[in-house]
Amino acid sequence: MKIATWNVNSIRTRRSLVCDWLEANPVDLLCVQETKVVDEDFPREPFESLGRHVYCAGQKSYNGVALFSRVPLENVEIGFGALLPEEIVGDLDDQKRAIAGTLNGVRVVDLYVPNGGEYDSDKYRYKLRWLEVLRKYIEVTLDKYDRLCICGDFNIAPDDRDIHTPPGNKPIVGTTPAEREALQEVLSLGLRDPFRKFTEEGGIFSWWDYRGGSFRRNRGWRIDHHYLTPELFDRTVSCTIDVEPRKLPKPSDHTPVIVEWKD
DNA sequence: ATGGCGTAACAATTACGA
Repeated sequence: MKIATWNVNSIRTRRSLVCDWLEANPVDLLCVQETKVVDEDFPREPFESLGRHVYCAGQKSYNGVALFSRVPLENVEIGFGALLPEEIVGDLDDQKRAIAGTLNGVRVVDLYVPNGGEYDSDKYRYKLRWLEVLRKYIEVTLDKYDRLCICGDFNIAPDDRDIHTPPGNKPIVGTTPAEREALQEVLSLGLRDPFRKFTEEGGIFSWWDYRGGSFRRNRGWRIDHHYLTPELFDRTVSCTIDVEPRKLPKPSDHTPVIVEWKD
């Protein structure tokens, strides 16, 4: 089983790039984020022509997540409200940041964690609240499913190896202790990072700013992750970042990350 | 301290990204 995650930064702009990648990299499931399109306008056809089943949850201009699967997914659910009561979810499902489905007995959750804006801003507090509700959502998910893979754009560098220049005294959103602890709270439910099963190296990234020649200089962040329950983690044979799409014309600022485990 | 670059909505400029 191969599952990829990729923040495409507009599925309409990146449609050919993503189709070409999917043809060359026939993963079982591709989870994308930042589709930036309402469901009625989602470009389903090019992906269906490649034999993919398309599931999407989008909104106008911002956010949006989608799944491209080789086999039909079971029990596709959108947002936290599918599992959590309204008094916990509040308005968090207004932004389309979570979609889940089951294939081959594995529950997969595709996430676009909020960016967080400036430190201590409303957006930063929204991110922390979202992560707190994510923990509850994953807790309930684990009650229902033994095998779980969550993946997506987490907008958090888990530790200082995962950012080109480690933060100094000034808080950098994506690296603050509160964000990292909130992520660890989710993972402490029983999830592990397969990327770190294969390398302890730093300086390996999945996102580079469009500005300032960041990609050329490898000034990036590793913010796109998979997290697996122990049995899947133990069966994992690789977790790789494919930098090639980032080199092509009109790229996304993120590049795909692929995990593979033995069936 | 600010902007760099790119996308969407909208029609020149603004919101957003991490």
